[in-house]
Amino acid sequence: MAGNGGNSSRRPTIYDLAQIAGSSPSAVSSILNGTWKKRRISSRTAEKVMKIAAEQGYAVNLQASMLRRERSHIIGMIVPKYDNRYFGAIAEKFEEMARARDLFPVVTCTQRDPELEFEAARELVSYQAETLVVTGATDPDRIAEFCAAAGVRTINLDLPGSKAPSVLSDNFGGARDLTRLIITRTGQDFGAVPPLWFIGGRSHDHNTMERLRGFRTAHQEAGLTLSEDRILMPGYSPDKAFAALEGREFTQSCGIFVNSTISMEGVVRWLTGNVAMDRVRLGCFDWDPFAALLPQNVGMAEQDVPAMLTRLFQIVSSAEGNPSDRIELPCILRPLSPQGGFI
Amino acid sequence: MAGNGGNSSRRPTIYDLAQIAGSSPSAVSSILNGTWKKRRISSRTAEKVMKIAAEQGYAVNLQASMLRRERSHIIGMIVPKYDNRYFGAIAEKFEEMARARDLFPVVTCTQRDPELEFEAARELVSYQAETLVVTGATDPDRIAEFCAAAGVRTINLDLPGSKAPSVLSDNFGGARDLTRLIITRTGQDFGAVPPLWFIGGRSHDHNTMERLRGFRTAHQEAGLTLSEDRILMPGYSPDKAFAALEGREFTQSCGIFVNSTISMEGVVRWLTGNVAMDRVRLGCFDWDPFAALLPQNVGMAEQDVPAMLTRLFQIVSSAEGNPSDRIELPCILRPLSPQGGFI
DNA sequence: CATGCACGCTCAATCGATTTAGCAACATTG
DNA sequence: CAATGTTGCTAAATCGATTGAGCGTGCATG
Repeated sequence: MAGNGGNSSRRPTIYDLAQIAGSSPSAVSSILNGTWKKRRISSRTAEKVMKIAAEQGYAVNLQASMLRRERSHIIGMIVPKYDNRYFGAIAEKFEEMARARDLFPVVTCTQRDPELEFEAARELVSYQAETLVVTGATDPDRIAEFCAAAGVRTINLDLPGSKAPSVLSDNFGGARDLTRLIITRTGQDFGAVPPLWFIGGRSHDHNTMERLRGFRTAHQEAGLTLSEDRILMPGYSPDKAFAALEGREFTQSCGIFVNSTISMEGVVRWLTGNVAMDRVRLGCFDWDPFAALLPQNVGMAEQDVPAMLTRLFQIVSSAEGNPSDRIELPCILRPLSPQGGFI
Repeated sequence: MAGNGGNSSRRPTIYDLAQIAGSSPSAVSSILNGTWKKRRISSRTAEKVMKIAAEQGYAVNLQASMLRRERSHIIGMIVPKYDNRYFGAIAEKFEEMARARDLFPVVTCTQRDPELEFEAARELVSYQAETLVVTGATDPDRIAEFCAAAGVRTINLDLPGSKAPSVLSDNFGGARDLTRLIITRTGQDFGAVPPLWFIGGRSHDHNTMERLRGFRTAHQEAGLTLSEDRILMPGYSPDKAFAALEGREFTQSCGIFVNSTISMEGVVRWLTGNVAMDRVRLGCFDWDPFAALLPQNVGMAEQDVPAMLTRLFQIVSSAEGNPSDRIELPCILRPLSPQGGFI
């Protein structure tokens, strides 16, 4: 196996390799970074050095390399949580697309904590990230301002900001379509359609507001008055959604608009064993393959992660992108069959 | 707002700050990295410099800092996928615990691709990661060998290797307990208990083998003969599980051991609308809150992520850890009620 | 008044890779 | 044979932060 041939235990540098090869550090450097042909190094030397590098288990010191090159190729992303399929898909697709573009993705999870979001952004800037993608941040503008001062581009994803271009879903349209579906299906299954419940999210959160707007619009279209006390926005966590519902009497059949799969967890925990269980129809913003199988679930609005990231990387590559740009991409509505299957 | 006061658009360095403050780069450096008291810099100077740094939007260049310090504080992790709650929880908890220890976590997702796993490891080594956590890798030993040659510690997580300490679940015990549960519940609900099905995973994968061993043991204990043609190990993806099941006749009531929530997706897709739907009981290795609500699901074996990571960071901190160490932590068996609720 | 020492700093080397400028040896051309 | 070009390399500066060594001033002590 590879190993440093009996000498020190430190990682070999180009100076070590140069000494072994009887050549110069600059030659070794160019051989190992692929510029050796341009620098007219003979292939005989190149092969010798590459063989020695492999033997010694050489790996370039990117700290030194980047310091000198003044180009890091790092693209950072902050993500709130990995506890749902949406952000998981975003992180995974982001890494894949970044790599395909010869960028080094560094994703970090900030637990929906504004301070941690900012600290993580600062860390990525110190890391010389060239671009920072700010996903679902509480205060994207604060980060954008800091990054702008440091000369780092930022792009907002999922939640918009005013100081950097934003790529997000058409939350209004998605919620409107989903609400229409819940209304239709509640009507089909129960005859009457009482105003729906809206559960999850935060009242000052842009996406929640947009979804609520879609929710209202669909009610208006259907000629339904919605009752404000059925709008519960206690935050996103399962516990908060559960707590918001607990103790409430669901005497009638009803429909529920669940704002995020995370809140959905709390809603279904509440539903479980509840007497009202089969008098409920619900729809959920965001997609989860298992949540799709719940018999009460009439549909889910899936955010189009590949489209969002394609658009995001267009901005990254084009080196333009105006702070006022707000790109909204349609959601994919997934109606579900009453048997818990897909339609 | 912060911004470079009209001068160049490049990020300010300690040299720029020193010039503005009328002091030296070394003073600025020590002021900004907190060693200034030790170096007897007056607080008057310190305050002045810190004010200027804030005004200029200064952020340290970690590339330069790390190069000089020869300490990166980076702890890397490679993770196969973010498409399930288990790896999501691992990544999230890992980042949280690393930060709490003043380490800089860099997590990267390798899509279950052996080449990408190795390339990502190489990249993290070049990044001067001090420790690399190799999660669920196809060939952890290859990575461990490479890292050992480069002087980087590795620790295997979830899947064991022989060249670095490993922290994983007691897959045998967890699968045995889960199988027992499926057998019991299948018996209760259907009277007879035909040999169970085992679906998902790869036959050469350590964890699949261990889980199969637990599956066999529980059969033996119960005096059941298991039929080898009911053991399907087509890989982990939903599509593969689905394809393995498609076209099979499930004429009898039966129980299914599903090896991972990812395979579970394929299994439930197959189940959906299948005539055999209510003659099936299943249990799943790994936890998912929505999968727990499927009425056919009698229980899930949740891997104890906090315990695994606590143990992992003990190894990280203790600076010891033998390549032959294999730490197996018990799973948490979560029996589920027939109504789809938790027991 | 010389000595010692605390204070508040600065100098310069250093980390490892990159890159511009340039040198020596040899070949080719007029 | 001189001028020119080509080949194959090396020297040295550089990126930005860190840090051991050291310098000058002021004050106190013997």
